[in-house]
Amino acid sequence: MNAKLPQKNTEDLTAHILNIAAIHFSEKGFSGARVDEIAKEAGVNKSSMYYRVGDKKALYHSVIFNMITQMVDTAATRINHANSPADKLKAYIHTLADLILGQPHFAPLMLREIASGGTNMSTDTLKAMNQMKGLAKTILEEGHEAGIFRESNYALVHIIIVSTFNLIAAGTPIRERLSALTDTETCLSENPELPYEKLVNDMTNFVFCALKTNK
Amino acid sequence: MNAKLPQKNTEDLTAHILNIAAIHFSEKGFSGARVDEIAKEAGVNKSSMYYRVGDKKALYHSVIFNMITQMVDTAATRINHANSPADKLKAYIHTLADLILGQPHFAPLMLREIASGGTNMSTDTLKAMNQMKGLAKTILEEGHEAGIFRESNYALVHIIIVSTFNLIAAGTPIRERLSALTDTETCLSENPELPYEKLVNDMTNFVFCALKTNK
Amino acid sequence: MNAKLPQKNTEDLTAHILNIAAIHFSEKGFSGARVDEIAKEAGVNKSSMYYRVGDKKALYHSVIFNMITQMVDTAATRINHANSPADKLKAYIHTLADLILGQPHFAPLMLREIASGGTNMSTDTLKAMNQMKGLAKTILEEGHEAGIFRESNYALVHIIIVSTFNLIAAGTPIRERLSALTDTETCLSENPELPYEKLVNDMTNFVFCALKTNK
Amino acid sequence: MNAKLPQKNTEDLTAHILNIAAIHFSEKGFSGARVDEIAKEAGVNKSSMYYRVGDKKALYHSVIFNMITQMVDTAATRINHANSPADKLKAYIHTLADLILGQPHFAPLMLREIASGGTNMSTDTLKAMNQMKGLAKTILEEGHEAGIFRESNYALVHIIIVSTFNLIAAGTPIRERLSALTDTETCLSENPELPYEKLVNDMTNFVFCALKTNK
DNA sequence: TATGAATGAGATTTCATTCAT
DNA sequence: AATGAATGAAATCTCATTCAT
Repeated sequence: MNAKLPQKNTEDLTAHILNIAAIHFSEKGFSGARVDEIAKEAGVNKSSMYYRVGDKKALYHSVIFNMITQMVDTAATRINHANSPADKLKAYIHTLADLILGQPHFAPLMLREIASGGTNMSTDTLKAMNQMKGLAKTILEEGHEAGIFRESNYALVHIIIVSTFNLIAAGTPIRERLSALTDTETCLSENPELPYEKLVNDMTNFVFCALKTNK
Repeated sequence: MNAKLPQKNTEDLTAHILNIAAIHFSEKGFSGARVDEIAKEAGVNKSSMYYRVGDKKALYHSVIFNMITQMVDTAATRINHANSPADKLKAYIHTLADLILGQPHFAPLMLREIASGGTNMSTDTLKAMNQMKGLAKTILEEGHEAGIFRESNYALVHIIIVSTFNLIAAGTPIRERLSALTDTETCLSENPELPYEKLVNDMTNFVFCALKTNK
Repeated sequence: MNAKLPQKNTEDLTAHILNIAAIHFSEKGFSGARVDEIAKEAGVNKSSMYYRVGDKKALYHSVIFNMITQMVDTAATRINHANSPADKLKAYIHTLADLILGQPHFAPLMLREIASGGTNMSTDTLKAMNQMKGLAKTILEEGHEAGIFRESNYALVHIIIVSTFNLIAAGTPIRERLSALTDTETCLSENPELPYEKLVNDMTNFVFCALKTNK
Repeated sequence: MNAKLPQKNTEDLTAHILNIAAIHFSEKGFSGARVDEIAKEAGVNKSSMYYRVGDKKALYHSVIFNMITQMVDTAATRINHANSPADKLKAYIHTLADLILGQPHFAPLMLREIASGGTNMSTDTLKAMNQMKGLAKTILEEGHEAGIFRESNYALVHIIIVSTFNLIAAGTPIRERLSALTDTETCLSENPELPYEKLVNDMTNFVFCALKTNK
């Protein structure tokens, strides 16, 4: 029943542990997660886990740090491949959608961490998070200078995008419970076959409509 | 040193306990909150608390239920006082802003609850939550029929508004840490004197721009 | 097998726990003692022990504090009942002998605590300890003024008496092992029937000889 | 950052480890000391330490044994260089003072070991310890026969000297804390410049006064 | 010999809940 | 209704020792 554990080299095993830990912290929060269970499911002796990653707090820190830095790195890379401000904004939205909606335990982890005031984020992690906002600022300012976007509160736009994807991602189980309760569709896209693409398109469309200049 | 506790009637004391509990659950989550601490800070004997509100889960349920139903009730009332779809949408946005940004522990509680998949929400609570989305649907559909709003994914618009205000509200401590770290302003509004009004205006503006018809 | 535990009132039970704890700390030191074992032998649930006295450190602090203050109180009372400096010095020596030799776990506790630099002594405890030295000072100075004792380093005299009784008391098991090994007597008194009285007499005699004026 | 470790030959490295271990056992006792820390501070791999000196108990045994035998050897040698019983007693006292007061971790180790009933002393170590008492016996008996010393309980005299120096040595941190608390001098010698010499002189004087014959 | 990694057994502490009055 | 005391079950963490190379 244990997830297959790679024993080849040290880094792989540690990464494996962190992945399992991410799932547990995501599902139950820091206090709700159990060190015992994480170790068991990772197929690792509990003491070995302490040997490798330290105590519960250290485990959590590592999970959060990895998550944020991976996200920022991926986003920056993908945005840099786009040329026009419009394409960059699209890349920005699509990348966030991919990362947040594509990794099921990302959003809960993030929401919980924000809910506790970032208590467990190191300064480094915080700065990395802030780089995402920096990316949004650059894109919107360039677009404004090019006459494509109207002037806007870039921080607000950033939060709108990030928060929406996070709540959609984390909200899946709640929506499922709701749709089981009611006759009317409660889903975000009317076509259950293509929820993801339609959703991202709707979101992109919404943002572009809001930002386009009045000509 | 305890918050003054009203002992006159039973309801007041129970409400007092629930308020204290809300703060603790908001700050530390369900597993992180401590029954001992809640009782102590509420100035109530722990056993008495069990006698009144039941165990930890019951306490949490009550907190969540009260919060959601209060929100829905307030929102419905205020929206019904508006006449045109545009005014109703404004009322919708402003009410959510008031409720979410005005009650400091609302947003963390909500985010945590969503993060854990609504595990602790009763069906009643869920249905109440869903009524908020129903309000949005009605407003947007009426506006569309009246030719004021373009056709839109109402569930998405609802989530955009709710999630944004929640993340802004819960994100305050993180933004404060960030602004202590960096020179450049990281706040959502550039004028620190009027953060709230400007923010809600920007948000309202953003949504209306996104929804207005192309004429 | 458990020591009879008085359940009458709260203070008695706490005192009972502290007595058992004193034995364990005395025999095995702070790190060597086991909270489990103390609770078990005291016939008390481990959690109850935490409820009453706090964690291991708090337990230890209480033990040490009680021990020292009891000793100082008893000694002061008994010395005050004597009149002449000579009688007071005798009372001083006999009281210390009674307390240190009469309570088997006193000396090991004291020696370990001194060995670790008084790390676990509160300022109050330290001051209480110092009062014992103050008693010695007063006695020797009065005796010197009365022409009975020669001038002396009172702090040294104090340490000589205290340390000797402590090492004798704590050294019992070692002497027993030695006497089992060798033919020659290794005991402190040659008459095994009266070890205690002879010992205290010898000690008193030794000190008085050392202090008497050269006439 | 580690203490320089001599890797030239095996004996040096083992001695180095034992020195570090002595400090740790002295400061924290057997149970309080940590094998990990000893190895780390000695700059030696933990497994290597096991290979060289065995487990924690073996480590401790070696430390204690070395310490006792060194003390006895040194004392015996120095006493044998003196001629008259008076000089021998002086040599006895001065040697013990040198050894006990001169090696900061000697006294705590010894006190702890006595406190735990010599549990960790091998028979060899015990016998070595006992030789010290034998030296005292010889000196005092010779002096008595020569009419210089009055008849005395030699074992008591031995313990007085040994215990006093040990408590003075181990008590330094406590006296420092006390002197920081009080205005009045709490030191053993009134002149802080010469604490050691005055102390040993006072002690020697005290013992000689106590032992001298009444003529 | 030397070493990084691993681990079992056990230690301390926590905490929601219940008991007895 | 109210409360101080009690507690079982479990959670986190530690540490001497050994394994594998």
